[in-house]
Amino acid sequence: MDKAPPETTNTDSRRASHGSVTLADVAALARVAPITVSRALNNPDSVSETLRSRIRTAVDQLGYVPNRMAGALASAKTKVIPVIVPSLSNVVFIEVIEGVQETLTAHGYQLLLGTTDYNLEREAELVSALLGWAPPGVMIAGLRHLPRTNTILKNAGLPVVEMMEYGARCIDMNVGLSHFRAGMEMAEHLLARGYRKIGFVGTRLRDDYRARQRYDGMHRRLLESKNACDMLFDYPGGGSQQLGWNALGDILKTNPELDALFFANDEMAVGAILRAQRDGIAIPGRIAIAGFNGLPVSSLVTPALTTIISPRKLMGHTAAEMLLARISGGSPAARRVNVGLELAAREST
Amino acid sequence: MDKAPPETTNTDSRRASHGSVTLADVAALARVAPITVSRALNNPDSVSETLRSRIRTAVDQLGYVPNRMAGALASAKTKVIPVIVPSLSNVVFIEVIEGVQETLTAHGYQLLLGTTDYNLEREAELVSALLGWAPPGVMIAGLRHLPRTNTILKNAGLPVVEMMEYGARCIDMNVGLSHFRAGMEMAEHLLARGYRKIGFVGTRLRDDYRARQRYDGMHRRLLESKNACDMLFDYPGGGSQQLGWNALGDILKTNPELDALFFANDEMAVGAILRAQRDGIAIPGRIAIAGFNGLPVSSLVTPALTTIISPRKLMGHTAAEMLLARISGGSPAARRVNVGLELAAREST
DNA sequence: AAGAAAAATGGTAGCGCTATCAAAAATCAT
DNA sequence: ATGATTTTTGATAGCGCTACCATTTTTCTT
Repeated sequence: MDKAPPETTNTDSRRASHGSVTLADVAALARVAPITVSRALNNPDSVSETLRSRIRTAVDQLGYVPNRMAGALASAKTKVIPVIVPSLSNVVFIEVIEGVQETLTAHGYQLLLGTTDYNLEREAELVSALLGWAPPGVMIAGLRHLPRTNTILKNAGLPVVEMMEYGARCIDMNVGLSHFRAGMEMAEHLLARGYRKIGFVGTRLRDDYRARQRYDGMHRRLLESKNACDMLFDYPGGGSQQLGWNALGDILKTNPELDALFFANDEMAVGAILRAQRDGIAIPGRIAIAGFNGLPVSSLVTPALTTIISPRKLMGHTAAEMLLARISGGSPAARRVNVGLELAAREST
Repeated sequence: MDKAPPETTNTDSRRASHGSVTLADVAALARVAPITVSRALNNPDSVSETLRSRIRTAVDQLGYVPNRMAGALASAKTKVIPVIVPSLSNVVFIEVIEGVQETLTAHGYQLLLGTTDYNLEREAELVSALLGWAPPGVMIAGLRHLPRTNTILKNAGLPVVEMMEYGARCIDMNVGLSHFRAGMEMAEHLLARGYRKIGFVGTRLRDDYRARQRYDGMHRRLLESKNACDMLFDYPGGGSQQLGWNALGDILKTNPELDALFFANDEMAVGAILRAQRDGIAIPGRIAIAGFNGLPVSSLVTPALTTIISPRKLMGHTAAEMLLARISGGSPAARRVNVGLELAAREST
């Protein structure tokens, strides 16, 4: 005989508890202690076959779904990992998230998504709010945050991976590539092909400082070369194909002396190429065009776009793996990973 | 003098509790009862200005971050909403998610992301797992699920919005458009422009049944017209530009009699157009091309792509608003919303 | 076969927060 | 002023689960 505690479980009408089946109900039906059900679910090997199957039956029969909140509260462990990115409009973040998601899912983790819209204040709030879920780790885009954000994350004492860019100083772990270097390499390439007056076209460069770093890299390299110069174009709004399309027209009109344009991303660069096609502007004859990211479309346009290929999905996978390694107590192969980049020299330059 | 309960809070070393500051700590510092801190945080108006500011000071001083899990468990309320989509590789889902995210964030909700990879089994598991977070509602792509999934969701007694497609039977609420109708309209358009032998090009059509519905719609319309016929091409893999690029070449070779191709999405259609451009295939002279979705790029390629514009972000916004309306106890303006579609007849047909 | 070691099960006590009701303080009416 | 009403604050008791330790049962030694 099991002495059912009188006023327990759902008998109490004070709280709605959305009428759900609890672990105690399963336990009662299977005639075992609640803790045994808990074990059967979380650590099946520690329960005898007999009880395990009796419990499984009860679970199925009642349609029991464990309350993660209660479990997490009691064990101080969650399997939900916040992933914070600036925006979803940029394919690049999507692909990184995809990589992260694939790896996390494979290990039974869930992804809690936050977007900052490139706003560091909002980022800080988001980090703080998401820490309220007592996650086992945090994944966040970028190395630049408010001091407050850094403090919060450091104090939380959690594994943290900063993604997208590779740099010397990180909160905990870092996976990315050097955008400065990407800019230098592109400059190198353009110089080698004989271009001397190069425009860099970006959007919201104050917020999108990684694009700005690419410009800085290009600028630095061009400085080393005599008779080369650059020009910076910073448009408002998102870096869309439409924007590249418009920018090409404007820039050719206002700055006809330029012989090459390095766009902050492939979307814009492709937009420019499509515009050139439509208007019969010769590329690279009249002006050369280069992009960044290595989106699939870059090799399909005519002329094929010269770009820098970034291993975005790999970045997501690597970042997630590093985080999981740390969560499970081990230490990742490396605390900082430079995933590198590859310049694809094609027809547009 | 407040009588600090002897062995409470963090003094107990049995559990790690990741050394975090709790509400009780804040209460002690502010010399009020814990419940008052809770109120000051969740319902500031119900606490006097004096205590409120004293509590705020204590919160800041300690860097207190409320444990959402504990709060959710106690109140049986969360502000996290699962959003389940087939994949992140498809821009369409991204834009819907973006819309959802914007609306949810504005109302203080968080987005818990799940992807099914078009696998209904996985979808069922995901739904079940995510319900463990006791969410106030669920957002899910599509109207077709396993019976099991439907049962679980109905029994959960939560507001549920099914997105992407519009149809007669939904679990609870539905926002989308009629894909069958989209197919009919495109067929109508192609017939009007004189095309008679039309190929439909899709990928994984068994899984992507919405694309299949577009084909069905087209097929139905073509049946009504004598001397018109269609042909279905179903490729494996994702519906990328590369795939459209390849498909155009193959199909022109194997089925030279076709005079128009309706691609399952703009990505593929754009890929085909880019291929045609590269190879000097006349569009629509040799073959007409149409797409679906109305991605921005569709109007930038040459020739501009005829497509059907779907209001993706609007869908996300609407869906989220309907859900929130239901969560806050009200009822949405409508239980089912057809967001409609718009055929953009352009140069490629 | 008797005792020791290992495995399986259970009892108890929280995890950190909030719903409920009760008490205290402030405001109002007459 | 005095009682009635409203507002503010607090004590208590869980939400559903798991950590910890204790107990029982099984398996292993020699």
